[in-house]
Amino acid sequence: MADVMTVTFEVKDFHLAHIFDCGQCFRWNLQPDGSWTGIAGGRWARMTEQDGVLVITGTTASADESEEEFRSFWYDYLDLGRDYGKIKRSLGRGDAAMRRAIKAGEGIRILNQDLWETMISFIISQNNNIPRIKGCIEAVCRQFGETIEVPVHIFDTVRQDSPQDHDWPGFDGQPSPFVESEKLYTIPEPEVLASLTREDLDGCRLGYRAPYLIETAQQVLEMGGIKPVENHLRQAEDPVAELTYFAGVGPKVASCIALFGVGRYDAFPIDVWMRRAMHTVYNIEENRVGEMQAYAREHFGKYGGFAQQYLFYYMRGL
DNA sequence: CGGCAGGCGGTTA
DNA sequence: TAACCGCCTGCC
Repeated sequence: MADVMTVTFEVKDFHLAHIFDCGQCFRWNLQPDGSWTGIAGGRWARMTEQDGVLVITGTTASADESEEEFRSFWYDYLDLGRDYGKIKRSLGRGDAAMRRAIKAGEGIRILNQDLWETMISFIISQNNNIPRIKGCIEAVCRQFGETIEVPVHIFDTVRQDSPQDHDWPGFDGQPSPFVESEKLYTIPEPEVLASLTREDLDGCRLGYRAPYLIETAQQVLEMGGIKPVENHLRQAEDPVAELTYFAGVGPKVASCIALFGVGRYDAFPIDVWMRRAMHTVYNIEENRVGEMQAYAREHFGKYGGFAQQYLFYYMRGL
């Protein structure tokens, strides 16, 4: 069983709700006590932030993981080494609307997520809504992922802060795993998904996305696994174009994967929300996606992904 | 009931 | 290359 560790960070330009509720990730949930819980990199964690101090309590990825490795993982995942003040000043210069968007989502950070997780997450996300995306992903993990054994006492902090009969947020109608169980589930490896049939995934309610998931897993294996794919994408000139090779991955999903899973911060995913935002804010016709991409390239450049996050969060609040 | 939700793949003009 | 359609599912 994994160890439990607690680390703290001093943070600025950082707000957990903006980070976990801006559509970039699907496995983090707000708990009634105000903390956020979720899983990343095979580690379960609970986060709280107050007055610029972030506290993370979580399980280690393995029994022999050092505190330094544990700390380093979350530092990287939360992108704590980046100066977001600089990005905001750059994006906001000469753009009053962008400054309003930045104010709305001032604490956003772009998470450095696992490539494979972003691939299957955003394939599932197509033509879908966030609660159902979350439910689908949890169902896939529960059925086909690895189990993480979490010491039960880790849950007590949250329990004692809140009424027992509270309506805990769960996945897909299921009770929240951290009050019901000490078992949590990781994203299944490509090898596992590649061997499934569409029928195997019936219980996950993926609909027509199920075969996409299986075929993409098979394509990853054909390329030698996720590591070679990642190495290739990280040095690719146009990773978005390369990603559309995979089943169920079009321009929008590919942009999300490039941005959140490959660290391509110039990627500018355009979905229906972004089309509305670009119309409302920059008066570009909603069906002119190419024009929007060009605008983003010209005006946001290497910070396109950050601009997209601020605009998206801003638009959802309107 | 139709419409829609953070699209994609395939066909058509 | 742009426009259109069908698609699983769940919710309004």
